[in-house]
Amino acid sequence: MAEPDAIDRRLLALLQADGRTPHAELARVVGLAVSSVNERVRKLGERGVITGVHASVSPEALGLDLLAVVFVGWSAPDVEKRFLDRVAEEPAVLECHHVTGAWNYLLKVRVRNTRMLEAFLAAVIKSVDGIERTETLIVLSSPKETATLATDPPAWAG
Amino acid sequence: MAEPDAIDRRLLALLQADGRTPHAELARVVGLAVSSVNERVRKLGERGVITGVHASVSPEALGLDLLAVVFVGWSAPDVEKRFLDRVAEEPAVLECHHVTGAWNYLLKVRVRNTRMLEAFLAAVIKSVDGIERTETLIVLSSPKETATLATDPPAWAG
DNA sequence: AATGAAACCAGATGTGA
DNA sequence: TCACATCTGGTTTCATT
Repeated sequence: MAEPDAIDRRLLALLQADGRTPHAELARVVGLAVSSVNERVRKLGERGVITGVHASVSPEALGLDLLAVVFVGWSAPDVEKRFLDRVAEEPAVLECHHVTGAWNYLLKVRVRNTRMLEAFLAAVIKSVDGIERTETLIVLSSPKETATLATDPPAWAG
Repeated sequence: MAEPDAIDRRLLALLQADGRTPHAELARVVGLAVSSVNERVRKLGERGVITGVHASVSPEALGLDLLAVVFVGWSAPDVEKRFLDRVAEEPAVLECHHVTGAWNYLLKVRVRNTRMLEAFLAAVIKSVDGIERTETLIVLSSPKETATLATDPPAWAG
């Protein structure tokens, strides 16, 4: 799969910023005809470069005021599958990353409050047999939280 | 700001899954007229419940194959502003969270490879005067990575 | 708040160049 | 890739309830 060219990258930047930008506007910015933009955007979708278009929702508007990072650890190798199956189906878990270091996995969890976080740890994490230890960090504030990827290499890149 | 009612929450779930779902389809699912759906969606945007619609891009398609979690720590209180100003403008930093525990901040960083991660730590993090220590975790895999919020409380919620 | 109809506008498609 | 025309279908508005 060839990497997107310069024009594709600009289209991706624009569509990451606003997924409903009209093709006419895209065409104006990148300096192509609307039909060309249409074909490029279609191909970016077909090739899986654009994986979807999603509405972003304010967590606070849904009462989800608490963000937490939960590290999870175990020793027995058979724990992993049960753990992953459980977190996959759990909407409160936004992210689950297998990480290097002292812990097995890192979870990003969004809930209403500390009471619900306590319930989450008891009902979801501790309910998985074999989990031996967890460590929970509370997020006090998030100065930056985006999924927008850099479409061009930074100045400091080798 | 009143929390969204049951119909709004279903609209939010649908639009989080696919931000371009036609209003006719939304209307069919929730059992309202298209014009009613249109007004609800418009108000959800006006009230800031829906903060935007964004295309999701595959990191691998852009060659961003390495995800890392970087903890950052310092002692002097004047470091924070410089640090936040620097990471705010840095596209490689997807998330920046103020966290409880032994560290000041947690960063989620996406780069091409370990060489670029090394450059990031040198050019971005260490370039901020006063930063005393960092710890970097490499993400080996991400079984789950979504921004889709739960629109209904889980069964285990108190 | 919800509705149906009408008006408007954007996306998709096909042609020839 | 483009310009153009066209078709289709979604979005938005409005008068009404």
